Amino acid sequence: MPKVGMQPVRRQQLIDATIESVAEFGLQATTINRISKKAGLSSGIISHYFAGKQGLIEATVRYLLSNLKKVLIEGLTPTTTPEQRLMLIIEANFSRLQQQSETTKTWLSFWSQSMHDYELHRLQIVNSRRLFSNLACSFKQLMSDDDAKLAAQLCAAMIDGLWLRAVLSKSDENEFEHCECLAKSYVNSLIKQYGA
Amino acid sequence: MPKVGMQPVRRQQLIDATIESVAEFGLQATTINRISKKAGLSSGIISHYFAGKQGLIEATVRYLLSNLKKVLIEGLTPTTTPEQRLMLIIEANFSRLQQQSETTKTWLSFWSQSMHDYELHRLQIVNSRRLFSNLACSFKQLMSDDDAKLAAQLCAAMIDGLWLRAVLSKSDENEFEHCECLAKSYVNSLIKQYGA
Amino acid sequence: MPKVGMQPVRRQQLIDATIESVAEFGLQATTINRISKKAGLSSGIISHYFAGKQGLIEATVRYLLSNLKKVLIEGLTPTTTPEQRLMLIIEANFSRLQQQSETTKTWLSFWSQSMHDYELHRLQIVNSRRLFSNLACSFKQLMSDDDAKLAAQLCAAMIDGLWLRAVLSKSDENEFEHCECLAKSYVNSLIKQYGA
Amino acid sequence: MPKVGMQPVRRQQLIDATIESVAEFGLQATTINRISKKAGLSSGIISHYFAGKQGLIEATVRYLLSNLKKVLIEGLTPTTTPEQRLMLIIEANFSRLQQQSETTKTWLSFWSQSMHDYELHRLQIVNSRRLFSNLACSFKQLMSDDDAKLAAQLCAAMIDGLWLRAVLSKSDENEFEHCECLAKSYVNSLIKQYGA
DNA sequence: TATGAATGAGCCTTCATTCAT
DNA sequence: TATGAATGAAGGCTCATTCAT
Repeated sequence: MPKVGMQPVRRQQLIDATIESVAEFGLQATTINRISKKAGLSSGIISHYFAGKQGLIEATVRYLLSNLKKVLIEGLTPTTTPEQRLMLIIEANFSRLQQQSETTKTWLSFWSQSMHDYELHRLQIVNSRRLFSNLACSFKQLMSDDDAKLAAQLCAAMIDGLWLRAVLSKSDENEFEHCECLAKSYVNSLIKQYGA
Repeated sequence: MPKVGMQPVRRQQLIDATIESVAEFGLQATTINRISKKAGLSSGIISHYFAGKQGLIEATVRYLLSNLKKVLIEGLTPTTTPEQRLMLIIEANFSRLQQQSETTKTWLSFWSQSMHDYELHRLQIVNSRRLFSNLACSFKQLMSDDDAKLAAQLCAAMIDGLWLRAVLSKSDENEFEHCECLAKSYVNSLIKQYGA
Repeated sequence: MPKVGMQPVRRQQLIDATIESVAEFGLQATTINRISKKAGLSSGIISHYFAGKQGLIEATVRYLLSNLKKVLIEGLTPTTTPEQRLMLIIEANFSRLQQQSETTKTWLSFWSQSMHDYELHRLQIVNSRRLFSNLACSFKQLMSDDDAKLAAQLCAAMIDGLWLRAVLSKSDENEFEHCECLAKSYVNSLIKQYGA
Repeated sequence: MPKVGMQPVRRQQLIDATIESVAEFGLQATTINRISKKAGLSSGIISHYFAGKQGLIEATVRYLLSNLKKVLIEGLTPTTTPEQRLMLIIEANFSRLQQQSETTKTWLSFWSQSMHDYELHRLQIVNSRRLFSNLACSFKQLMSDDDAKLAAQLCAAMIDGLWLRAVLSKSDENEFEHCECLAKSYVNSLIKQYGA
């Protein structure tokens, strides 16, 4: 049913279908046929809107990144303390699951592929740097700059590590909640250790 | 020229070529043609020795796992203290790079694929449990059982997280050494925090 | 904004765009998207005015043929001698380049395709016969009927051959002028040879 | 039925099938499926032996060119006079039909495509130059160098023109024989005109 | 009159697997 | 034991056509 102004709708349909497919089958087994079938559209439409599979993959990663950013920003209020902000960052990174349970698996697929794909690698670096700078920014209000940088590094690693284990263990939501808890208490121990 | 007793030689040739190819091109772009060319053998030989590509992939993961175990065991002496053992575990996990610089990238490819591949997932769980139990075993000699379990969990996550960041940043060896250092000091802080 | 009387304008826009595209990319790589983009119109318009790509191709060939005829007719005056008329025919066949430098390449594409396309073949035959009859008509005023037929046949072949070599050599305009010159002197030698 | 040393056999099978298909359907409609079906082989074999469709097309043109050369060389004897050699050249160019009746149509398809394909254009230039130099070489033994060059140019054009008309008219063998005759008598008239 | 969203068949290519030698 | 010729399914992409607006 050809209509005007369908572009944003179709793009989102296809991005959602891509996330689902990558979560279900992996990036390798995600074909444009599977994606278009999931989206209830024809295969040709992907090239029409994204100039090929690669374009759709990249758009999907960008969407996930922007989503992560949005979750974080929406949580901020004028009265957020540095401690609250740190907790918010952790929640944003772990709550990806709650919003859309497929998303988590999808991230790892993209990260893995980023080692052999220039554009994905660039996006992954952006994500990595943003997490670090968000953490460091908050820690700096609680400790010296050098300590804050170290704490941010360790905290980022701990978040990734816990998140990775949660993903790979294919565990239920409880495991994610447990990991989120561990991450939060690690932040507190960092503040206690280095905090003035 | 048919020879006898070539089996172990050929198998190792092919496993080495697989590690190289996955590191260079990723799991997705690793074809049996590339592997066999790298190994200087024909493509047919893979089915001959591993009953297909999947068998070779699994054998490669098993080889990497056994290698990790071996590095750990070789480092142990009758007089190794729990602290030394913990440092050894960390070194084993980070020194994968030094042994064979391609190996690191390869791990992530396999982990990512393990979400959609039963056998790889099983192997990944084995690896994950072994790291946890190795860590917990050592921590238990330094603190209460419950604390040791928690410390092992946190430590395993920190190792994975630091290692993941080092891999994804495509950085040089220095980054790996730096991460190894951070992991070691984290172990020490855990011992200080929970240690009797 | 629907307008009336746009039909001839749009048709010519599309035919011009087709000539350009076939010259630039070849008939094989000429898609309706390329044509419509060159014409600054939508792709749907082609089916609207020509009932499909094939219709546009045929209309383009007919346009080129009619153009060739027009050039010839326009050159004729009541006092044109047979010799002048022969020169005019040659000029018409070679001057296609001057009018529109893309046209030449386009002809060969269509001729080649005419071997596998009934309608194009029909049009090509018409063109071929017309050249022959134009030449024969003029030669007959200068020699016996039989000699005139032979001269027309040879002359037509010479024109095509020279023109083909000029096209395929991708040469500049000088080559075309040189070939036109050779063709004219061949006509003169035919008149000298067979002329009463 | 896998065997060793099949390469030359398979390559020729595929080249023959390509000639047939291009003659029957045109270059545009010649797909690797059609070719492989004609050859009684699978579609994958084309990439195996020619690294893709383009490689097969180019190999086919090279084969046709080398064939043309061979026909010419085989006709030469130590006692061949310049006049005989000129006749031989014409026969070689027109007898392509007799050897393999599809070949003629195929040539025009390739020539047409050569305007938009670097490698095909290169091969076409080689062919064109060879015909000219063969003709010029023979004419030089019968007239001055400058006249010989001009004669060769005119003769080459006449051969192409007559051949083109024969092809495009889709005529039977008689037409080809008639054209061959006209070409030969044109050579004689050139010799008479310029010959010492 | 004119658009461009949407389709889906068909293209070339890749690749794991098989198997005669 | 080892080869590599051969297969054919499946992949991504192109493109003429259709049609609601």
